[in-house]
Amino acid sequence: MSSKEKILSAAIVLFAQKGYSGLSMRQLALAVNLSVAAIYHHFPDKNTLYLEAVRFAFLDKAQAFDQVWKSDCSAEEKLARFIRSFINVMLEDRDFHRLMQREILEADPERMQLLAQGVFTSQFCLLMQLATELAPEQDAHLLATSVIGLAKYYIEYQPLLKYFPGWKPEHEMPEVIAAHITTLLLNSFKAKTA
Amino acid sequence: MSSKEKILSAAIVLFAQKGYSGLSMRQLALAVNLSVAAIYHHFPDKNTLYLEAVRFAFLDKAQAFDQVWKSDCSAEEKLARFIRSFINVMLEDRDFHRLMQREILEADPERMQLLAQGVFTSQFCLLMQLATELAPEQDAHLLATSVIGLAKYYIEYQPLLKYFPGWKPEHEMPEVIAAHITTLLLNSFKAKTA
DNA sequence: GTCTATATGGCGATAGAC
DNA sequence: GTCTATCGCCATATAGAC
Repeated sequence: MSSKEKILSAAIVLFAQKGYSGLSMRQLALAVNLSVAAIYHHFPDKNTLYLEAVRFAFLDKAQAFDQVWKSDCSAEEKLARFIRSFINVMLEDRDFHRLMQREILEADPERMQLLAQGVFTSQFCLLMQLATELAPEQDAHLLATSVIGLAKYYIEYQPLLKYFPGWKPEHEMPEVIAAHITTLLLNSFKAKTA
Repeated sequence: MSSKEKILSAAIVLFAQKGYSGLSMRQLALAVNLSVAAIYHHFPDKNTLYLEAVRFAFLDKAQAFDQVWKSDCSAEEKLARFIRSFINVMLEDRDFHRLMQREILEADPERMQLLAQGVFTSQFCLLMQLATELAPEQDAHLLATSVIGLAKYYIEYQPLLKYFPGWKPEHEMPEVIAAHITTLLLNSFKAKTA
């Protein structure tokens, strides 16, 4: 693993934890056992380093869903599998999830466009296609957004949800969350097409 | 309006925009036309100022929903009204919404507990009660979470969603979002109880 | 309560040796 | 490619006059 890759990997974790202005080049240098000057040999400035780290983190996240779309099963089953995969990916890689949250919070238009078009568009299209199959008379964009929104909220708000009344440990289990969301959506489609 | 209140109000907006470490005391002082030393007369340090600002922002947000719960109408209608109110509050007060996102991202256990118990618990309980009425055989906590998750995602991810294919301007209209979510949920309940 | 002035230290970034 | 040393600036926070 090259120094540049080591720096990027550490930067992803630390930027995710502390945010852009919360992480100093000195802290990053300490984490990768290099001097600050060595980092500046690989990256022209802190902002460029941050952008490269984000790009690096988002690059091959889409691949995790390929097997879902390629599988030969019913639309209902595909939805169930997509939701399971989505929750698993987000729960397994918390650093990625936090970095994404930070990017959304920043909401820089140029970076949003890059993120959408470069990384997630193909996944979103496939999900819209699936939504159209399951509920043809509804707005596919709204529906695809709902699927992701349902799944994401459980992950994003886990730290808060556990302090609400009625919380149970199983509410943090991926299978339980996925099953609940899938049932909710499929029930809704059933009623609509009936 | 006292100086202290002026500082807190400005701090909410600026912390929401730039984050804790992204906002300097100098910038805040400039924004409220005071010296840095004057701010330190009212607050012992930056961290305390931040915590007080967050508390100040969250204080009376719950009141916006009182009329929803007090209204004398069907459970279905109550759900529709809650979703409308929720989306409206979040869209109207973007600073509040961003500050909340930042707090969740931070995910400090102690502050999560304070946030949950001190501010949102009563709302969450009322929503769980409503969920139980609408779908008695389902987990109320999971269902209440789903309602908020659906609504929140549309707001939080608006900056990203507009760059996905299939997006239409109406997807940013509160009534359209609320109608879509309400229909989705009520359809799901219908199927379940059938 | 508010100011000016200042202490102290960490910040991003660079120079130049090896 | 990595280091030590350093520049200039801005950060949080404080002292003391008004």
